[in-house]
Amino acid sequence: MNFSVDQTDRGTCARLGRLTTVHGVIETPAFMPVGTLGPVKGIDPHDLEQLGFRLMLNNAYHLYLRPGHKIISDMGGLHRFTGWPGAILTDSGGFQMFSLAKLCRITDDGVSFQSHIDGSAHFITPETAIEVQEALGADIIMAFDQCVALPADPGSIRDAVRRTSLWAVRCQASRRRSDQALFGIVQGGLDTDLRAASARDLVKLQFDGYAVGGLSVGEHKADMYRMLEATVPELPPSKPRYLMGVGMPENLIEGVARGIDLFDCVVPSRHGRTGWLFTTSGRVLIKQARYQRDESPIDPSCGCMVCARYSRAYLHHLYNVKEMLASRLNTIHNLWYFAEFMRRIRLAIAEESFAAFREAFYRQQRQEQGEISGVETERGAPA
RNA sequence: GGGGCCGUCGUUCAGCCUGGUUUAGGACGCCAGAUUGUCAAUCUGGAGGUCGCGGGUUCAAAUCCCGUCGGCCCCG
Repeated sequence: MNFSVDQTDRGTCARLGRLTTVHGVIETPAFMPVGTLGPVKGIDPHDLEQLGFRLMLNNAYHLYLRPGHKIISDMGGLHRFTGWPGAILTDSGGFQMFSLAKLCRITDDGVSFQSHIDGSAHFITPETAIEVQEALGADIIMAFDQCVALPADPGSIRDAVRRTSLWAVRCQASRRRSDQALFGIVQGGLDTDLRAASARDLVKLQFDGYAVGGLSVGEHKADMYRMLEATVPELPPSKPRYLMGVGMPENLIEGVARGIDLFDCVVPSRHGRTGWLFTTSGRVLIKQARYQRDESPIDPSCGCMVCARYSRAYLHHLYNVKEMLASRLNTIHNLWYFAEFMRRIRLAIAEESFAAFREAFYRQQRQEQGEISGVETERGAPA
């Protein structure tokens, strides 16, 4: 993997970059769709390519449990196994240990836990996390980190940072493959000093890229942004920066403004499956009865194949009868929205109009809120 | 003419036999909320019915009895 920064915004830390892998070139800032178990739920690799994505995320924890990394390795690795020709990043499983696994016990040596599927006992160390990810064969793999649930007391955050640094050393030391990039993960809760310290620890280890972890776990967005401001300046400008698990469009803009190059989030796919559709003029909850006879597309200004072909009325019907096509079409639309959103961010940076793009986004958002409160006023007003 | 079945939130059903643990419950629909390195095509909450109508029995009736209206079926 190779990364280059082509242009930097004047007013903010936003930057335009290029991530080159053997499975394609990714223009950054970029958004990665999440395919936990292989596919992005509801769609196939061909759809993903058509939508313009060149990099997606798979999850090592889930694939380790099912079907098992050895099977995937024997089947030629993730790319061949899943039929996805683009680049892949695997998450190490640190987050899943903390969010999913039962009876999780963490020591400096590693994590012992019970599978969320069958209760079977497992023990994962930084070394095995790397071994699993090398077997899976993604283009980019992630260090094994400890993610702490927030709010947390200072002691446990400090401990998680210490352990994450310790494990980062072991991850680097246990690598066998040189054709994969390895990213370190910054922790530190909502403590700016710990964030900076965590970042400095990792930078010494010269990772191929750096991720900001432990965020988007329920904290206020202002805290998230504050943590980015404390972290990013500590990271080398020449390496890609990845904000894990984020997020909503607003989070993407603010992340980019603070120097983030990569994002991943389940929001476009999961929300698609549950009927929340993103549009340039706010969200459309397609299950609402108001769309029963709505002949217009989800978003008249959208260029996706769903908006070109289907009405809100039809999508409302598909959703309500639980037709599986509903998930597919809604996911395709939402992913298009995110892909387009990132294209516009990149274009804005290239044209040195990122600040204007950001302002326009918030103006639009205020307008939506104004419309909503306007309706409420109308309803509440005496006749 | 004779006999039988059924009428319960928008829809569809349960409860009725053995009256009180029912402020009448479920499912679907409706409305709202949640969802950020995906156990999730998911989860949570809310509104909505004086149980066709009238009378009777009883301390107490969706529930038992009589009448009546509406729908359906069978036999002549």
